[in-house]
Amino acid sequence: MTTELSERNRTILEAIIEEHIATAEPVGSRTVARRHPMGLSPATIRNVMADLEDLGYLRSPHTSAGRVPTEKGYRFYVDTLLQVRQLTQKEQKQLSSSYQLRGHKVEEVLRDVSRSLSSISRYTGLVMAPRMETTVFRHIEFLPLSQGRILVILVTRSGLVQNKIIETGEPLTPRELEQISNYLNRTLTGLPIHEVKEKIFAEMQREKARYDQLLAKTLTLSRQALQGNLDGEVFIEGTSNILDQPEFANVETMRELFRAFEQKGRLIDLLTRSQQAEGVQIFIGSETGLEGIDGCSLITSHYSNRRGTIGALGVIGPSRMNYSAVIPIVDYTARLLSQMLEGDIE
Amino acid sequence: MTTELSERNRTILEAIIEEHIATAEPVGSRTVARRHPMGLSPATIRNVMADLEDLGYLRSPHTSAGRVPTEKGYRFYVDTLLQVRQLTQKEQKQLSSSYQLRGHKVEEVLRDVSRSLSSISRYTGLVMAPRMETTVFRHIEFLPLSQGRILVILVTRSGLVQNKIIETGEPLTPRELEQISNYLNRTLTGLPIHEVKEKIFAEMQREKARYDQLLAKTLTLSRQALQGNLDGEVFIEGTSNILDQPEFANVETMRELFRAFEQKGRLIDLLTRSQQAEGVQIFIGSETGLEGIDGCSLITSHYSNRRGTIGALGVIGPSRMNYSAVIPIVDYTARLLSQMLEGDIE
DNA sequence: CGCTAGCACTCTGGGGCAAAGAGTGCTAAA
DNA sequence: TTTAGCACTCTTTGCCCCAGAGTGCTAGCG
Repeated sequence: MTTELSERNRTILEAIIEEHIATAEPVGSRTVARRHPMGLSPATIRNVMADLEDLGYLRSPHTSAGRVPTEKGYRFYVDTLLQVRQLTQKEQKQLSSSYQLRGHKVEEVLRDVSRSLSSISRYTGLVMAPRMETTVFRHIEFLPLSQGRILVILVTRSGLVQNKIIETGEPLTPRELEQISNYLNRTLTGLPIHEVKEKIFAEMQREKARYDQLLAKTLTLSRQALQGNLDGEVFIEGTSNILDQPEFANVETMRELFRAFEQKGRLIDLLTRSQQAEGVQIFIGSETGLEGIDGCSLITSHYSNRRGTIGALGVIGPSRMNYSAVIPIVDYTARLLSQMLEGDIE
Repeated sequence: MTTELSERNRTILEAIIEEHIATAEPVGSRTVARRHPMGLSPATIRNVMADLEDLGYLRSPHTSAGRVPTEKGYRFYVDTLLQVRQLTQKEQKQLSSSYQLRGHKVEEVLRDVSRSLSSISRYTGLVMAPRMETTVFRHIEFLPLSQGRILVILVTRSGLVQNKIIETGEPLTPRELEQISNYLNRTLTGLPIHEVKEKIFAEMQREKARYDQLLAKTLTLSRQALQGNLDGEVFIEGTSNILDQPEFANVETMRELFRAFEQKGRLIDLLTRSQQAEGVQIFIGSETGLEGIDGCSLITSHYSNRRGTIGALGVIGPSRMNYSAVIPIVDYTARLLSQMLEGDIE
């Protein structure tokens, strides 16, 4: 792979990509020769550019328009050419001072993080809330409403509070509800939610449940409380930032993009996938697997508490984004959020 | 006011506005004469149009481009010309079947309502969650986290669950926390939140609080739990719908609009204001008081529970929107939501 | 006296066209 | 192997012109 491109060709490719990142315009041989003087004439650079185009790193929008990086070009740039800049102390401070857990709910903090990712990167910020499945049972509470409806409140160790309204066939007395929640809080606290689910399911199979009225009620109730969509939520902030990018100057592209943002499900999938891997991940163009966001890239990282990865965050921008600036921002923000959730909530 | 326009002139104004609503184009005298035959020649209609322009109901984008309604024009149309269509049984059914309280949390329902407002109207849906201040205390719960931090969960009668993380100077034992929440639940249940606040404040002034250690702790804790932003939240859905409207074909307008959507605070103000009045309200163009959404109108209504108004919802679209279709949608949706919250949760 | 037909006038939008600019690929020479 | 030169291509821009749409005004009609 490294043999595919000579040292010189790599330098030129890098120059072209960086020039394009800076200007958003197709870059021509003359410009490269002038801005990145390496003792080569435009003609030589043209030859190299032709080679790079044949190899699939560049393409020309039309005959006389200079070259633009392809996805493969960006991928190569990111993998082997890019030098990630470190954040200065000052920038770190600026980032860390934006967030505060105290006096807020976790969702608000996550939204703030997303907002700050967007405003610092000048692209669009993305934060996926911890998925219930991955966190640990902390507390459950049942509040009776009218007409046999019950409000369930489920709290996880990461400080997330979920609630939903469920319906029981037969009305339960406040006293029963209290007994039930006491029982559940006693036996379930500290278990990961997925184990909680298993446990309840297993319990329902056991013979005892058939004869113990209250136990039976408890189990149906908690099953209802846990089933269904306790999914992660995505906080997308700063969507309008991305509209300043020249590639979204035409209305059609813009519309596509916003439609894509409205389908949060796909984003959740992607972010969940990105959680698997360590550290910062970069998805370029079609690698995101998202429709309608051609020409966009996504930089993600995951955040975690003591027990492991619980969520993911990132920045979405044009493929022509300033990777070397955004990568450390995403990286540092993820660490910061991990730290905050780890120290304070568990 | 009614004397300002003759019967005929009103008919013509109505024709022009309806034509413009349908086509999004400036409308000329010939078109009016053809599409709304009333035995008048284009020339006559031209005279009338010139009058209407002088009076400020119409304006021409340029000399040879037909007329377009002004804000005053729309206002007059909405106030005196508009015939609001009733929803058919079928449409009502379609609307009411979209929502379901069971198995969801209130926030999700509100988001669904917003989404459905947008998808049925084909504009953008807006729902403001009940403001804490306006609802009634139902339950409070304190869960200790590490390092003297406490997660407070506050439930209101309307089924809203709020939570935040607060910090106590001195650590409190779980036992104390339990006592505290028991006390609060006993004494506060059924009081409107604003009365709760007053009550706590009054209590703090009383002499007793100085000597009763636990009471003092209780009061500081609950004050912290209640203070600050328990504001309404706005759910904006279907923003991309509005992009299909031809008036947003140029990128600059679009960008403005999205920036406006991101400043939810202004929208909250407006929706809160609209809560004061009865029934459906219409804000045309600058009447919204929002910047950056020139050429947009807002149709709102409020929803309530047994005790009174608790929130507002609406649709935002171009001033050229189909008022007669959207008004009943907003109206019916508000009733529906009121009904849902009233019957089921209180 | 109100309505209308006719007409001159105005403004926009689109098509066509040419020139300018940018950039390429190729060839031949250093 | 590099480079200078050159012919070629394609887009962009400006310009002009014309068609189309619509207006305002005037004069005549019922």
